[in-house]
Amino acid sequence: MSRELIDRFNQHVSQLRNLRQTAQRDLIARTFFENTGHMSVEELHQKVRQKDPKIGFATVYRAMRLIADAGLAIPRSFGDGLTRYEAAGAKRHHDHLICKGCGRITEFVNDPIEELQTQVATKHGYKILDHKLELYGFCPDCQETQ
Amino acid sequence: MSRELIDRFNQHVSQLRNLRQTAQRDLIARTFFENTGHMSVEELHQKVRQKDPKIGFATVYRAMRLIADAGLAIPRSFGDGLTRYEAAGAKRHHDHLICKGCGRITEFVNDPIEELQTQVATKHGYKILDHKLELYGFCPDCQETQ
DNA sequence: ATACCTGCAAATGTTTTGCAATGAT
DNA sequence: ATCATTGCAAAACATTTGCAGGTAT
Repeated sequence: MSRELIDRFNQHVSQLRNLRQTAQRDLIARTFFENTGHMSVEELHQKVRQKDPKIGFATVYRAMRLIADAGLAIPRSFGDGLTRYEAAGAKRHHDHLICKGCGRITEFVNDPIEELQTQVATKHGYKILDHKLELYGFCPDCQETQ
Repeated sequence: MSRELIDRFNQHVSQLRNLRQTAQRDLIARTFFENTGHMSVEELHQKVRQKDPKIGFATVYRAMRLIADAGLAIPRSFGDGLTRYEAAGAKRHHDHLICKGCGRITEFVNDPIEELQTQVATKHGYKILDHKLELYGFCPDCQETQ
């Protein structure tokens, strides 16, 4: 599964004449897709550095923008000031439950909600490109300690 | 309507022994509640400066945090890097349609969606505190020019 | 040789904080 | 007098950009 996305990224890069496939980009993409999503750039940078300590964060930022431009990752910002990227493309659309206690992020899919969203947009004459639904609260584990 | 929120804010401030009501806070709260929501701190700062040019942005940031702590404003971040505040309290919960063309923000309320969200959270064992639903697309006006 | 990439450092943009001066109680 | 508040500047924070050196074509 992660292999497919890495291949798609490499394919995307090689199709553009002014882009090159490099060891750094490959490593970053590989690390990103091999880990389950919602990684901040800093987290990804640290993971990447375990394999190649010389890679700077600017390179990670640039690579993630490339991957996002290729449509293979989606930038998201949950409450904290960080941008987190989420793998896209293979997985279908989903929304998020975010725990305010431990920060755990759970994904869910709910078709009736999607359907109602489309209805709302149509009613207001909007043409929807994208949407974002986030539920904030306490997960089962954190409810005990609260 | 905005009067009620200003009063509630003043009441909140006066109840805490270590907080004082000041002309700056009053002006900032007044300006914020008198304008329709979704203002960034910088926008608010500019509006406030029209009435009192000496007010610095740190004061506006601090005042908005106070107002938010009082539960009378909610910080939101739509795609751009800015935090926007939205008046809360008097108005009931609502969600947002955001135009990617002109940036216009339309509010809407949809009870069935709220209901489904609660169901999803319950199914995952989460206790929901808050949620955020944003639909991004083109508003009627911007569809013509696209 | 050309042109893209990298890594570093510096710049950017937003938000926070330290501090001396001010103002209220 | 005390103590919160202000405004300014500096700091902190995530992210972007400029640039010299390196590397692939």
